[in-house]
Amino acid sequence: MSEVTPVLLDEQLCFSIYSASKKFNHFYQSALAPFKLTYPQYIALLALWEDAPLTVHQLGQRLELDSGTLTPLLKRLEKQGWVTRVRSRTDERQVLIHLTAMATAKRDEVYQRIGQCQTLLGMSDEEIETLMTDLITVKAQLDQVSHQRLIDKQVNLQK
Amino acid sequence: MSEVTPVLLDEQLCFSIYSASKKFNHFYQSALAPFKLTYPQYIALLALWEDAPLTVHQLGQRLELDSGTLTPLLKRLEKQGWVTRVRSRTDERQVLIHLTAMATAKRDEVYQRIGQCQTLLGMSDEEIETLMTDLITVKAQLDQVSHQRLIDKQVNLQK
DNA sequence: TCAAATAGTATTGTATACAATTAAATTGTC
DNA sequence: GACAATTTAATTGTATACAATACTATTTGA
Repeated sequence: MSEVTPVLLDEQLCFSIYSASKKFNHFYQSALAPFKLTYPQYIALLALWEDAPLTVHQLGQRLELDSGTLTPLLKRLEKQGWVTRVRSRTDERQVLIHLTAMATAKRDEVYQRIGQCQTLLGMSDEEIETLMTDLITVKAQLDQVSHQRLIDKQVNLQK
Repeated sequence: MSEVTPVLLDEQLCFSIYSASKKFNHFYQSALAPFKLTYPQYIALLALWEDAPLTVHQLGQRLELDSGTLTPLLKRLEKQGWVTRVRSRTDERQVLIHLTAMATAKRDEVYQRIGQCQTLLGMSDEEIETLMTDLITVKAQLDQVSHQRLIDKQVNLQK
């Protein structure tokens, strides 16, 4: 007999993560309001502060976002003075994203702000690390299953 | 001296969650492709399968989404035959979201499909429960801090 | 009772996301 | 060197998200 197990919203890990993600988003959006940065704009800057310049493609790999998302996002960051977009001279296909002097100058101010807000969360380094480790495991599983999908024909995810 | 701690993308809990959320989204979107359901549409149906009819407001509380998101989403679900939107006769302000016969008929098929995909993830109930508990803690912290923000003037999050 | 406040939904505007397509530049192969 | 295949961005179209506003129906208070 194929008894079907009910799927309850509150028992779904995906929903917990989805909901936590949105809350984090708002949290940082508020925290970064003085800089008029959205959360995705902020993580783009984080990646660039670590290692600029980057091509759109490289940034996309780092943030797991494609050009359809990044191109308009970077245009907005450019308009607000954080980055410049220059076509590479050695390979005209790529666009290099450079940080402006303003972005470099404001880096520590943003770092500090984020540091303050993280303190407010009151989570220990161990707690954070444990949670992140678990999330990495989940992500690895999701990647593996998505990859499997391309090979396995029995439980084919894609229509 | 105010030494500023660098903020590294890969050490950010928010980014782990953000990235995991997107991956889950794709995972379910693929899994539900036979039903042509997006992830947010799917969780709306989950809530309704548990307890329909619901007003837009009630559904919004359940999913933590507002009418700006739900109204168009529900119109799409209506267009595809999953729900009906009927203005309440007792209170003309509210719109009741009912499940169609098709939605009721397809419920178990969707439940089953989701069950299969969760099995693919290969996570134990304990693992899932632990992770969800931790996420609930984080969300509670975020809520508390956001609420604090409205009172505390010293580290004011909002500009 | 009726003006003011409140509640519920819809609309508008801005900003992601991402699939699919297009366009341009580069590379590999003969 | 020609040219097909590949790489990289940009564009287009659809679907969230959400703040802010508008609009209507209901409730409340003087």
